Amino acid sequence: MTEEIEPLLAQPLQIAPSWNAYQAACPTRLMLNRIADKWTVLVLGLLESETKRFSTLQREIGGISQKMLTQTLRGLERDGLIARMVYPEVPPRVEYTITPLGQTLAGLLGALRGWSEAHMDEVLQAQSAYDKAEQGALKPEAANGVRRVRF
Amino acid sequence: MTEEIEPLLAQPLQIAPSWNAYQAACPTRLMLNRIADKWTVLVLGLLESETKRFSTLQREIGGISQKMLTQTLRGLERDGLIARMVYPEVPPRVEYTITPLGQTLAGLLGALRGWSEAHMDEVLQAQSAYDKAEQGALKPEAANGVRRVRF
DNA sequence: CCGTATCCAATGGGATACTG
DNA sequence: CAGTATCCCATTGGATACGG
Repeated sequence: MTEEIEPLLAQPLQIAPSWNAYQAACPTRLMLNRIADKWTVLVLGLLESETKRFSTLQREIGGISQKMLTQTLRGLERDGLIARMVYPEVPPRVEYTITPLGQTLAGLLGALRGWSEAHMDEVLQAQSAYDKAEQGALKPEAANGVRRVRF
Repeated sequence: MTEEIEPLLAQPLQIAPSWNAYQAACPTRLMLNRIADKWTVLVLGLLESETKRFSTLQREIGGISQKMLTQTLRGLERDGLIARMVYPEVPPRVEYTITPLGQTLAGLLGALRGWSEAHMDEVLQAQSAYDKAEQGALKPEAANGVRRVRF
């Protein structure tokens, strides 16, 4: 748990080594680091419409392990984006609900989903074009001037 | 010399095994997996306002390695979100520009930045509240009820 | 049913050295 | 200046087994 951080105490308030203040203080970076894992956005999206229990989430997502679902839910709960309710029954029942704060974020992520669906074909097309150009680059023919300028 | 081929960016959207069709076909998942790394969003944000060259980006970001900046720029270029221009000068000059497609995405990410800045304090507050409750759970004092039952 | 604990493979990403 | 090529470690996340 408590590692050796003694040597760091001698230093004058450096947040992260070799990082400037801009990044460390940037809330966007912090939030992105929280959202940008494999399952968080998906779970939040599923809870946006209605309250669900653990097993339901696991079934609807499909392919997530118990460990990761628990971990993801804990993270969202810690950030105040969802709420966890335990009903002392037998067998136990646990429900997860999105909070008002979580709703506002889910709305934004919905917009991102809309963008993805609207522009996915363009991205895929750009990818195949890029890969095709890479293939051609292996054959040094007209490698002059400004290469691969594409809009 | 290169024993193992580097399939890094050259792969055409591979689908992970043991995933159901819902996830694999979901464009949002695909885009999130592309955006959700350590530097992509930051780089796109810096290029939103103006064209910049490699060294400028590295300096302004601060803390990113050459390898990761190159990798990030390649990924964005492959997706058609930025364009790369090489000017055959001595010393060589390379500039990166955001594309119209990239602009639309950058706008959304700007909204996400706005959310982060607006709600960061709420999230931090929720976190400390959660952590505080965790501490209390170590001392089992009745605390029975519907909420937060830790074992 | 809802977790927690442990092990382990895959990936991400930094440091460094070298090239055109 | 703008990369490429290696090495290597820290983190992520899946599989499995166990517990309230």
